[in-house]
Amino acid sequence: MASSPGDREFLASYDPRAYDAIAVTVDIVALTIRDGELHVLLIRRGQPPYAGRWALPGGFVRARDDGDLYQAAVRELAEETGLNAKDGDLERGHLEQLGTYGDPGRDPRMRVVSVAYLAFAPELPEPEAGSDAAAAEYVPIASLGLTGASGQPPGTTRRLAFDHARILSDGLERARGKLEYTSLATKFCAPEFTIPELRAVYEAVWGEELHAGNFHRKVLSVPGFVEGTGETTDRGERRGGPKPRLYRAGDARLLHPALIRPSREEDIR
Amino acid sequence: MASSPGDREFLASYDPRAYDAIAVTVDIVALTIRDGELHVLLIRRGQPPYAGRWALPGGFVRARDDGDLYQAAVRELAEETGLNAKDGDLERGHLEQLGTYGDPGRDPRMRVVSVAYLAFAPELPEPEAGSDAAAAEYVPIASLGLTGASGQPPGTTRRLAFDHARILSDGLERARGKLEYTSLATKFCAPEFTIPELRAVYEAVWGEELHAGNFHRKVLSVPGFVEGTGETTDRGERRGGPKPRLYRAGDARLLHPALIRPSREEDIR
DNA sequence: TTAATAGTGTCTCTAAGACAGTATGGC
DNA sequence: GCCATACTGTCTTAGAGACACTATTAA
Repeated sequence: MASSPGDREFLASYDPRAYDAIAVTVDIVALTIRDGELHVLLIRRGQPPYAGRWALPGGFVRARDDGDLYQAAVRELAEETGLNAKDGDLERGHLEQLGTYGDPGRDPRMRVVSVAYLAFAPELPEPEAGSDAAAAEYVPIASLGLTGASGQPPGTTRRLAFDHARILSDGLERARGKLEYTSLATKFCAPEFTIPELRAVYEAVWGEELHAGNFHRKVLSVPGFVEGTGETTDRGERRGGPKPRLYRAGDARLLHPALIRPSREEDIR
Repeated sequence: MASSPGDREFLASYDPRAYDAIAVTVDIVALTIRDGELHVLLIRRGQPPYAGRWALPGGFVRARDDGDLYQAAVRELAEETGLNAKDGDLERGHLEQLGTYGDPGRDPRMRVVSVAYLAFAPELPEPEAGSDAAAAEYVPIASLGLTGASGQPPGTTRRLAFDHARILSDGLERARGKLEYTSLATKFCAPEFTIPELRAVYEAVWGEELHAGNFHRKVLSVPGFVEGTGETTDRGERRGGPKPRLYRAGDARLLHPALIRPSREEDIR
């Protein structure tokens, strides 16, 4: 890989080894729902810079790594969440590239370009501390006091390291949009789920209550979104009413028609 | 920037200078419409690898560059198209991050991570050859024989260098989707345009004919999409009919309701 | 005069949302 | 008993698409 034809011209015009290098990292915005609330996986940094602050899990990409960026993200996610990957693909959950962040100065040590990935994970056991022995936790989004979310009053807010607050914001906005026109909400659920459970996912991600009856009918009317199992369940903290029916994810990846969230302030501009 | 606190621990755990480096590039998918057809800006490579092949314009990001990745893309685009930037923002047209491509082996020389940007440009004069003296041209998308597009028969197809065919495909799909729910189609137009001209943009990007009457009414019914100037024009190669009215882009960035393209095969799955 | 085009009117059908109503369970 | 909840029915309204129609211009 280091001596193919054209190397001489290439290295004459640019050789990063001769200048200063750019580091490439992969960072993960891993979202899940616990107790009806949207959570994100964060680690507490043990080392400066930003020692003691919360940050997105991530790690450096090494030039000689076998895999591509997606696989680097899969590996990182698996390490922190126990979410298994088979043949480089997630068995449950969802992982997609979110965006790349490369502002100079975003890492005080050197120029770092970070490729962020967005993950949707079903409810999982507590994360284990990663190899760097830092604490890893699912943290409620509402406790982070991001702009647009109404959570803690400012001041009690946990500030994230680096530009991770912005990356997380972008991830949230992406997630909210994706629930509208894809079937990815089911990735937050167990393999079998009820319509009210699915509605709880939408309510947690969108941060607003939905009309139970209309939601129910709408989900069933979208072809391929869910398929019934014929079973019912009485699990969950139910406060009355009949046993809800169980469904599995259908084969549709895109929803048509889409489920549009009620409040889109962007409309009015 | 090279000796902040924490450097010692950081460099002990990872120093890209001590290993082999990753190069970061910015590549641009610059789309425009000429003669009613969608074109992409390509350069012809003068040097190996892929000498003589067409490729997306792009360039290396240097660690000590002042700007962020967006500004690197703006600079690259300005160099090749003459599209001016003021205060780091484009005066006309549109530029957004598309995605990042980092498969090992995508560049035979070394590990290169490429941040791709997607640009929508109004009709511009012929591009000048870049500083590397390679030819730069707007090439019709249809002549590239991409999967999904029905253009040239295979065999006469121009194959792009590196993984640029995939990047271009992703850019096209993004562009097609963006026209549905944003007002970005106006970025392909002159500052004043007619509804039929706007329709030609949609038809060129989506690759299908639209119903003129319904399109007209729909565009006017979306609040903030376009605003009338009160003028009419007789420019363009008209083949009959009254002089169309002139419009400017309105202040809406998102279209509500959206313009959905007729054929979305993804629906049926 | 013919043909193509800009722009509008109208009809049908789908779907979203508001609301009510029924059945089933927890307490 | 009460009440929350799972669903289902119905009404109104917005909007998409098909089609028809008029007015205006090029050739």
